[in-house]
Amino acid sequence: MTSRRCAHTAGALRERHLARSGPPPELRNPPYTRLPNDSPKGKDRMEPPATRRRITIVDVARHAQVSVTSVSKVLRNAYGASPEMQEKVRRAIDELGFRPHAGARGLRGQTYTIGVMLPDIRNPFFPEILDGITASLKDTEYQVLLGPGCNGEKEEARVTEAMLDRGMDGLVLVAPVSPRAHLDHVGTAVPTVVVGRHGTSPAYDTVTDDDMAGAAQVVAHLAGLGHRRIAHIDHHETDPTRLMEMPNAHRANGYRLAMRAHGLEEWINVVATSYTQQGGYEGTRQLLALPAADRPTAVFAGADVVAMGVLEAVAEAGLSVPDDLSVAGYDNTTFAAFGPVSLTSVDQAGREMGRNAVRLLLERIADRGRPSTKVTLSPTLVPRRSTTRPAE
Amino acid sequence: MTSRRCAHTAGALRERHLARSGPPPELRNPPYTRLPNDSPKGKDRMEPPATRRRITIVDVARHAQVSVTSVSKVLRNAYGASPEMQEKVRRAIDELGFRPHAGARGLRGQTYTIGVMLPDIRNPFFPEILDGITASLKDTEYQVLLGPGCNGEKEEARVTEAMLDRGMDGLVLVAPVSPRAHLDHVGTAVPTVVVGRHGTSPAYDTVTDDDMAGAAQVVAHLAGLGHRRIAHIDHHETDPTRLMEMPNAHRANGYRLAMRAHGLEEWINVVATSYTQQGGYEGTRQLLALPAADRPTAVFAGADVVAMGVLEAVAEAGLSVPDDLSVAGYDNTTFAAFGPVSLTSVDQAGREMGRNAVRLLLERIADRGRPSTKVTLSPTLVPRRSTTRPAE
DNA sequence: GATGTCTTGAGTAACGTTTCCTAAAGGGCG
DNA sequence: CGCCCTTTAGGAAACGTTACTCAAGACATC
Repeated sequence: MTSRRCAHTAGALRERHLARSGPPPELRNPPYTRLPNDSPKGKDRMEPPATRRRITIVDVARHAQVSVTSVSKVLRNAYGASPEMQEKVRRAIDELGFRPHAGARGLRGQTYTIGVMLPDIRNPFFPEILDGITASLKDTEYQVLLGPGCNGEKEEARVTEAMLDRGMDGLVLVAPVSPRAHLDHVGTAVPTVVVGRHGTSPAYDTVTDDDMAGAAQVVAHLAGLGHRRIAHIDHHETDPTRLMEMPNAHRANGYRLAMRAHGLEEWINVVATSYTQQGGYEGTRQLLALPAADRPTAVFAGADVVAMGVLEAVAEAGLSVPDDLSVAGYDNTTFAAFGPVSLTSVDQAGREMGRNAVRLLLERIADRGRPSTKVTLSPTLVPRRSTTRPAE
Repeated sequence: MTSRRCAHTAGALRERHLARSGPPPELRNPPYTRLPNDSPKGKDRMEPPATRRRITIVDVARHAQVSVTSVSKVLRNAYGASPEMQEKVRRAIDELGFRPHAGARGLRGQTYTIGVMLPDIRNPFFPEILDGITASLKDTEYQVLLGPGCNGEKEEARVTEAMLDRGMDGLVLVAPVSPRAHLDHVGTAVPTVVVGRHGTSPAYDTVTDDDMAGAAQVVAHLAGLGHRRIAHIDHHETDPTRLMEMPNAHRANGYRLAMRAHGLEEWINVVATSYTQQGGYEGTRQLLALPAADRPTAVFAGADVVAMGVLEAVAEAGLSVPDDLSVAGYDNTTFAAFGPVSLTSVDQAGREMGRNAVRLLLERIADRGRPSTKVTLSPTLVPRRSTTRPAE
């Protein structure tokens, strides 16, 4: 809110500078001057370059001897340009090296920009989704731009607002934590697809994984191996909306339902920490501190990053995986596939999610009035060496 | 090149549609209609929302009963607005929920957008740099937007050009592989900082790590432990410019020099594969295939991702780290810090690199004429359990 | 042969903001 | 008290592109 006001001071300084007619800029920083060494290691300085004016659509029109309108039509592949016209204009574009200015285009039409918000770049699952998105957009005029990692509501709001301000044509929000009202606000302002969050809205389209089914597969796998005391590490959540919509809640529910379905309700044990390595570590410490009769023989971590923490805690306790404890994760990240780790996990088909998100987004950009849609994908269990029969 | 021409067809369709006056859009997709189920799992549809006009600076001016110019001045903290004026305008901005349109601003002044290009989102080192960048920009009006992962020259060119087209105020390019000419082109068009690539240019500023020093620290560490047969896994490179400028080349050189300095030149052994997990895996297979007398007792992988491949190959060969082979990486990623892995690595202080990049960028945005600068940071060795004395 | 319709091209007014310029107040100084 | 300078406010012209509107010619229809 307040940051909106405090514009960068460069502009103010320049204007004041002109008004007071102080020393011209070129005298303040003479070229080839070496400044005192204020960097940790060292500095080298070189002469500055010169910049030149950008080619515009007017230049192209003049060079091709046609009207500006015609150039614009060719640029947009719009109706009403004869083949000869197209040829002439394209030659002029190539000869001048013209590239349309996205900001100016956005003022009237589209910016040909798709904004993607990822909650955490460090989680190796999200690049999969991103790959699906970029691959689907590769042959279009659209360009993908990412928001920087956002951990909280405030950061998310800043990033989404910034994308709206920049006139993006469509947004893909991956696992957003913002309240529904904010998502609706965004979806109303611009075509939006929310990925990895359950719950639907008329304002945006949704792509999710069937998290309940994924959790059920993990429990079935572990129960099939003979485990009974199967614990689950969940992300702690109190907000009622997020409790309904966030994937972790669905995984925990799927775990509970599947445990009952396998007649293991008495062994249901959910530790709520957080979907981080630290959360997995702490959750496991709690589980290992239980009396032997209650201690789980298998842990289903809600995410692979959580499983990393589990493995760390297990190693620290002098135990080994899977002999002393079977461990399963969720997301099938490269970490899970890493040989020495070999973590049983659930593959969410991130690429497929990204592809679907783009498809829905382009559909909605083409027809903003169409009813909103939810696509649900099925996950697949990937068994690896971190799960085996229980010791007893 | 050709993709520049083939605009998305939506505009063309709409224009043709109007010209031919076919059925209006609302009849093509009647609301509440359920389409056939063509998604992998299932679909739900809901009614669409309505969108409303964006608040503009004109609305603010009218509401505050002042001129548009005055509002603009307040927005930019520019000279010539009295305190009362500022107060009036800010109240109007808050009451209306006005946010300036970045694209329109970019047409005359700045877009308040900084573009960051990361070569590979999956490499856990780059988020560190990004954190440094975003942290430094948190209290400014600037917003960071990332290009999606680019693996090659072509992708890089597409992303950088897209950022130029969008009128970004500054660019941070992390470890770009583009030829120098392209970097100069970009740097001439917009303030630019290149991170993690040696070699300087008058057109842009540079922030690098002292890779030679980092490699020397690794060799010194291993030699100090008693190792003599220390091998290095490098990224294969033939392009002469990149051979001079890319960090991997500097690390390899640092390795060679340090080996000589420790009187170990006869054991210099550089395997050139690639800076990927696969590259580390293949390189290690080659090294392990050597006759016992030549086989290294320690491997210095040029990056932590490479070390991941090394560990995988070692485990697959039935050997163990560090008893049979000491392994060191580079970048000090979270993977290296992960307890069960505990990889000796070199910390590049990514946050510090990001911070310096932003500082240089803002300096240059404020004064485009200032001479270009290079900042070099010193890396730190982080010894962990993956390196120990050699067996013999 | 007159009247539409379709096609192609061009002129012009937006879009939302900043920058340049000018005008009107205030205030110190001779 | 008149003059100049400083401060404050506003009008108008950019910025680069697209959407709307219109005109002229080709061609088919009655």
